[in-house]
Amino acid sequence: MHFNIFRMRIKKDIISCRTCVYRQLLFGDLNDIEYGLINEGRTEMLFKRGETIKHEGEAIQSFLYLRSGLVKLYKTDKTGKDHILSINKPGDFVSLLSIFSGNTYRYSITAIEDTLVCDVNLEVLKYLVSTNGNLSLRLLNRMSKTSDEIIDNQFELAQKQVKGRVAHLLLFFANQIYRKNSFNLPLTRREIGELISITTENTIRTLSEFRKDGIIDMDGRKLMILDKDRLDIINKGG
Amino acid sequence: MHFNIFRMRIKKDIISCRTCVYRQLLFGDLNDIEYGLINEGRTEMLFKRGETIKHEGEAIQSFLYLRSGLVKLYKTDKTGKDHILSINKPGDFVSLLSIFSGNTYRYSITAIEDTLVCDVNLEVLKYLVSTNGNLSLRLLNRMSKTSDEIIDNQFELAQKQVKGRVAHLLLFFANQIYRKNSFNLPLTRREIGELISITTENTIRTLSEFRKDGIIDMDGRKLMILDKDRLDIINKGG
DNA sequence: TTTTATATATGCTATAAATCATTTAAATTT
DNA sequence: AAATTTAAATGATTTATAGCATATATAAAA
Repeated sequence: MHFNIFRMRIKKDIISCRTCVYRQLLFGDLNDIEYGLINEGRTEMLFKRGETIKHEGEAIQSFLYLRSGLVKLYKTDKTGKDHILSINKPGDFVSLLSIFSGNTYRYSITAIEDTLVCDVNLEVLKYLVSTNGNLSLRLLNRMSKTSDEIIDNQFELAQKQVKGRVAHLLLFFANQIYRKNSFNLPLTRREIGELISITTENTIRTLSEFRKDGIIDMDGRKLMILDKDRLDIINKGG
Repeated sequence: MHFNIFRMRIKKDIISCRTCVYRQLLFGDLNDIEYGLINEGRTEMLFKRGETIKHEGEAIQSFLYLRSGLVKLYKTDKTGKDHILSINKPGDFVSLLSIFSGNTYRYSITAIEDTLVCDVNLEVLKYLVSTNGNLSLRLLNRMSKTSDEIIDNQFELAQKQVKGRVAHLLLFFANQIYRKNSFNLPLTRREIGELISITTENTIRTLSEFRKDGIIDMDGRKLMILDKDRLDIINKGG
């Protein structure tokens, strides 16, 4: 559970949608009027690592997308334990799975690295969807892929046991997120466990074992993959 | 794994979209031209229990919705084991999670009861989405809810152990699917395991235990819930 | 700086659930 | 109707992993 204090800083209109690198990726081709609508009332918010951007159950008033940083989407169960659904990276539409089905968030969103979020009026998006067919298809595609990723991940994890899951997690960060073999783990050992459904102890134990076996090297959060081939084999269940 | 022979019978235009009970539910208000497009080239297909409607990886050429019956959506892993993602019932848009993200099915679909499926041209749907804003919002809403259901279900299961999962499954059929306490289980013990991620043996053992404890009564596939309160408690982890 | 809390690290133990083995029953197929 | 396959049922055994205990290190707060 996270009871972080909001210390976001609002940076209004530092970059217009017109010059945003994610513009095309997110919305495709929009006309000037449409961009104007998006830009209007738009805010940019900076969150420090550990700060919660949205709490599960909170009313949805805007749609969010990540400009930089990294966040986790997670749900908290009755016993207070968090279950991480996915890690979202720049360009991701972090509220996409919630905004069209209800009026509250179905998961919490917390920054796991310093994160810059764009916050745009939701009614504007809904208006644009209802008048722009290409945007609709684009969003249906994005939502479908977002959902696929979560489902596929669950499917993958269900077939692996502890070592395979940890290997999978390390390869995910190396290949999907950082695109290099050396990086700072953005998650604590506990959070890794919450993401791959194992205990904190087993996460720690397995990482230690990987180090002893010369597969990785670690120094606190700093992690380096030394033998990616073996990690691949372990990931595939070897 | 399922290698069933296709023995579907095609019943063309027995019911028009105009009189279909799911029309409004699925598409909202469409005009005559739009209904005409949907009806054109539409086929209805009947599948017997056990027959596979679509195989994972198969090209998507149409969109499907369930008129009657029950199906399972599932993925097969490298070892040949099936993992059931969800059970779909009449009114469900069984291909929704696949049609907007790629051109092949991301899961297989098999009838677990005799099932009537409507098969409609996909290009027509995409055309309607791109020209009808209400329909777009409606589909975004449906897709979001479909995805939520699968994700929430995984979240629920992750917190339960064997007995809780079996209880959860029985309550799902009683409350969500059949809306009565006595029904024929549409899944084998093995399939139940594939849906709630436990072994066949544990499914059988747990059902036997529930019977011994007077919580349920069974005769093969026929199942009757005798003590729903206890089942609720077990489901909640008691 | 000192205190407090949180994260990392390992060993030991308990246990839930998978695996293996075997039997009976019910469907399919020939 | 006989043969074969698949499903259901239980007992015994193994194993992976959770749970518990405790120590150290690191980070946050007083």
